[in-house]
Amino acid sequence: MLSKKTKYGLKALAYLASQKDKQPVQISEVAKAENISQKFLESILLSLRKSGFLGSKKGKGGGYYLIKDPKEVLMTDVMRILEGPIAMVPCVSLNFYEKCADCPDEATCSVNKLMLMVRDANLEVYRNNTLADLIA
Amino acid sequence: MLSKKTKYGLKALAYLASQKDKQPVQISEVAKAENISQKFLESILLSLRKSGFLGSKKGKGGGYYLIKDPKEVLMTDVMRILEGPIAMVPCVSLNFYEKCADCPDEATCSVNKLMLMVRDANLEVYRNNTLADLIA
DNA sequence: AATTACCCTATTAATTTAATAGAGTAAACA
DNA sequence: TGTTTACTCTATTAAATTAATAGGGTAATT
Repeated sequence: MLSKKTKYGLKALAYLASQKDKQPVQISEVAKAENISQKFLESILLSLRKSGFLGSKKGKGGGYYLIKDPKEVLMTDVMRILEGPIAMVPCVSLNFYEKCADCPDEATCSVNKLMLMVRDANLEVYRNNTLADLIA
Repeated sequence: MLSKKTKYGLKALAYLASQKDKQPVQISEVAKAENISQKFLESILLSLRKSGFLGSKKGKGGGYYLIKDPKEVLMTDVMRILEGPIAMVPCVSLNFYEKCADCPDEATCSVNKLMLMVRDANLEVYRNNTLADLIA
């Protein structure tokens, strides 16, 4: 299941990407437009800023804005920041690899191979989509 | 993230599928072989039986066994029973469709389209894999 | 009749997710 | 310079889900 955090984050990014100019948009405006708890959204936008997707401006006329061109923002990167690993088990994760505690051997694990295929299928989608595709 | 329930369920199914004969296998044997809490596994196998994947036999020499040929068991069906919806948001689910509470309009939802592609990519994998492929 | 092993309900512990509250700080503008 | 605006940060809590445990019940086989 997609977490609310990810869902809200994607919607907020799409909202910012759909702005004509690059002027900062207030959190409150995004929250209202996309039906998101403002406080929750604050923390999400903050993490997107810390990850390099967004810039922010304080004071009057401040808000958040996209740093890159939406076409340059790969969904793989966005999803990894918002949702975490793309893989469904840590033992097939590229960026968050961990050995499964309950698994004696990955090579003979029946789940491993299937989840590897699932991961690749998902990566294929995320790699071929950018933020610009969300608002098309 | 794949739930433990699904992971254990897949491992158990694979274990049963890898049996030479169709003789029932005791829960305790599966639990031991696959490092699974026996009680937890009981409930998982029970739901797999109720869904028509497994048969069971009581009394001495009893246990669980596969009903169908592993080649005939599609991963789409298994995953839906164990993990639930394949889609990451209810609004793009084929078998568990629900309108998203926070979404005014699916047609203009920026998340909807992406998740539709993700769902199709996952379905493609699950449709092209059977239980027999897990143990290959 | 006794044993084996599945079957079922209930409870609890742990984890994660989602939301809320409130104070603090930096920047802009008059 | 002072005030407003709006982002920043920490902490807390509520809700939901997942995972595990306990214990007794029941059906079938030998």
